[in-house]
Amino acid sequence: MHIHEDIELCDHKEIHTELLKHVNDTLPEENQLYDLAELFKTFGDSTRIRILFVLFEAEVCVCDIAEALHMTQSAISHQLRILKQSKLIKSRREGKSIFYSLADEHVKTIIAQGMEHILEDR
Amino acid sequence: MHIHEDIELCDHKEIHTELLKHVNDTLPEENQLYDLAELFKTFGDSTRIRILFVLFEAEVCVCDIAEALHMTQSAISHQLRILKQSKLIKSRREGKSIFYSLADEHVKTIIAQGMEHILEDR
DNA sequence: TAAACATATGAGCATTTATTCATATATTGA
DNA sequence: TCAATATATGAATAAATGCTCATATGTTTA
Repeated sequence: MHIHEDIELCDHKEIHTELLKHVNDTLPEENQLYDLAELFKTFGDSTRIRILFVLFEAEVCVCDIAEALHMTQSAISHQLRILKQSKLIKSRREGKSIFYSLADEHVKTIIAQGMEHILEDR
Repeated sequence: MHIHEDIELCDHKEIHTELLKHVNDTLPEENQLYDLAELFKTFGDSTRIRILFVLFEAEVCVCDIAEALHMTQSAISHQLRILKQSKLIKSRREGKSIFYSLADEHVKTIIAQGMEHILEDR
């Protein structure tokens, strides 16, 4: 986190005062902006993206994800924790295993939109 | 970037072989997953989110963004570079100023979905 | 052409982050 | 209750990231 200090301005102050006021009015609250950035941060790692793609197919346990992605149980477990904190996935215990699945439909929508964007040119 | 090594498996191998095969077939290519994560990484910073919200309102120059967000021109410029690399924004020179605007509608859709998600509970 | 202005960029630094390793917790079955 | 299995977690480390500062590039105007 960084602290924003007051800063030099550019020349056309009078001209854009209106706009700046408007921006100030429409900008979401600080903690909403923060939460939004945190949410996208969660999508911003290819391991977590891969985990989500696995969960698109089925509800699976940790060791299956680890196997599917050729990664250690520990690494996957750490990432599942982050995905769960962002409420992108949920879990359910069944005996010794814990099964993970997608929390809601936003996950798919967001990833689908992202996919569209990166595929747009080419 | 990290290298994924082969890993211990869990017990029910035979049971989930089918699933693992399916996941393997449906997982996007490595570089698509990478690009997707990179895209979301771009959204995953509150300064860049703020910049995008400013651009939702109007096409503006660098110094206006800096002023609106109370940050230095340099900090904003560095972030604009990242947003542009991800093709979320585009720029246009007009005299000494460079005006930035949103590149396409995906930006709004993605942020709107993210907003819905974080506002879902509470 | 020189000075002023707007923006971009490279180096440096502090912070965050993803993985590994070791180990803790929880559940089942003998 | 003890061993085996599945998962979670804390500490450590290497890599990535966002900002600042100094300065470079590009444009306009005197």
